[in-house]
Formats: sequence, structure tokens, C-alpha cells
Amino acid sequence: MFNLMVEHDLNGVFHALADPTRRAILDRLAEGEATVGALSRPFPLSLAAVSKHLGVLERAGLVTREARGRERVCRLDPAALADARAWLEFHERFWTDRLAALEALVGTARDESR
Amino acid sequence: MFNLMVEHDLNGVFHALADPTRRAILDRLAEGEATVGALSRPFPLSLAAVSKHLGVLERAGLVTREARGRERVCRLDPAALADARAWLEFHERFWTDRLAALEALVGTARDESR
DNA sequence: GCAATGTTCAACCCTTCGGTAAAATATTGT
DNA sequence: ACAATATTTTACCGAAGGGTTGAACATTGC
Repeated sequence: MFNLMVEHDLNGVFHALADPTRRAILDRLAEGEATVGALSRPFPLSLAAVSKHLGVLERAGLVTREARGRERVCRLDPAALADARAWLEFHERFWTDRLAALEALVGTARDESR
Repeated sequence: MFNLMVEHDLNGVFHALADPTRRAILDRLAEGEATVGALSRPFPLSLAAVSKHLGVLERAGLVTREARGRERVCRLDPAALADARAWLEFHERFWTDRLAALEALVGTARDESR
């Protein structure tokens, strides 16, 4: 049933989102494109570390890096985020419905046993 | 701005969701509660491995384990999932809006330069 | 051409992760 | 009491994660 869904690279997307530094980078990027150096400045991390984080975000499809001269400008790509959100939304509905149905069954069973 | 949000344990939730085995366990659990043994049966994994995965899901708040005799029955807890979904939904909107605003600005700038 | 700037790459360190197997801990049924 | 069943805990292992530093690679400006 779920095999029909794309399951784009949920592992990668969720893994990318599981790190607060990376979420902060994404938030910063929502304000507009930025170079790797500019992105790294606010963090108490080496430039290389931030570059690695950007690699994770890029592989997850959340961010694109484009060479512009000697700097790389990073931009948010909301599509992958939308994928993850859609997955969560779908499953949340699915699970809630299932659980509601089960509760209803329990209610019925309790009624019948009276 | 975002500091007002709970940021419940997004690290934990997203990390928990980043593993396909754990997502499969969650899906299985949507069909109804199940014991650790029953949950582990479909997987080519040791019982201990599945028990560990359940620990991750439990710490993330996605699943509850309750002792019933010598077995532990696991149930889905959609609340944590809803938290993650809400976070994603909010940010998706926020990012999309920001990006749209930026594009609009670029358009204005282009117009003015003509 | 050369020095400075921006970014990545490579090597390394330590921790966490996902897995195993085996022992420990309940609980049940006889 | 005992044996079987259900689950967790305890090492342990190899791979991956997140960090560092220093060298390598482009590009820019003089």
C-alpha cells in the first residue's frame, strides 16, 4: 500500500532534519540565499564542518549549492521538505484513523459484553 | 522567533523517523497494538534489535510500551508525530513565503532597472 | 604572476548507531 | 519448584556521524 509512495529519500531527509545545526542553517536560508562562509559565521564551528552539513542537506535535496565565482551560494529547496511533510501528514491521518477505528471496535465489544 | 516553539524533541523524533525499520514498525503499529515479539517477527532481525528500535521510538515519544504479564504491548502515540508534522508544516509555509517574497523583490528590482 | 580569499578534501579522533550473541530478569503454566 | 516463554541488558563489533586541523584547489584583485 505504501510502496506506491515515492519514498523519495525519506531516510536522508529525516536524517538531515534530525540535527539542530542543520535546521538552523535551513532557517537562515529561508531569509535568502547565502554563501558557505556567510552561513558558517554564526556557528561556533569550523567552515569545513558547516560545509559538511551543507553536503548532508544537499544530498537530502533540501538545499542546492551553485558555484558563483570562487564562492558557493546556497539556496533552500522546499520540495524535499514538502515530501517529508506530506509523508508525515499522510501517516498522521492514517494512524489516527486506524486508532480511532480500533477504539470504536473496543467500544462495540464492550457494549456487546454488557 | 522560533524559540517560542516547543522544539519538543525534534532531534529524537526526526532521528527515529530516519530509519526504515522504525518507520515500518510504526506502520505495523498503526494496525493496532502489538507485543515486542509480534513486532519483531516480520523482520530479519534479532528480537533484541527490534527492542532497541522500540527504545528509540519510545524515547522519541512515538510509541509507548506497557507491561502486561510477561509481555510488553506497544502502542502508537500520534502526538509526537503531530509535533514533527506541525514543525514541518510551519517551516514549509514560512520558507515558501520567504522565497516568494524574495522572488517578488527580484521582480521589482528588475522592473526598476528597466 | 602572486598573494589573498572561499571552499572543499583528506586524515584523523571520539561517539553514536545498528546489529549480534549470550546472560540476566520476569512471568507463566504444569 | 521447574521449565518454558517474553523481554531487556550487557558486552562487543564494524560502520557512520560530527567535529577538528591542515593541505589542496579555484578564483579574484593587485
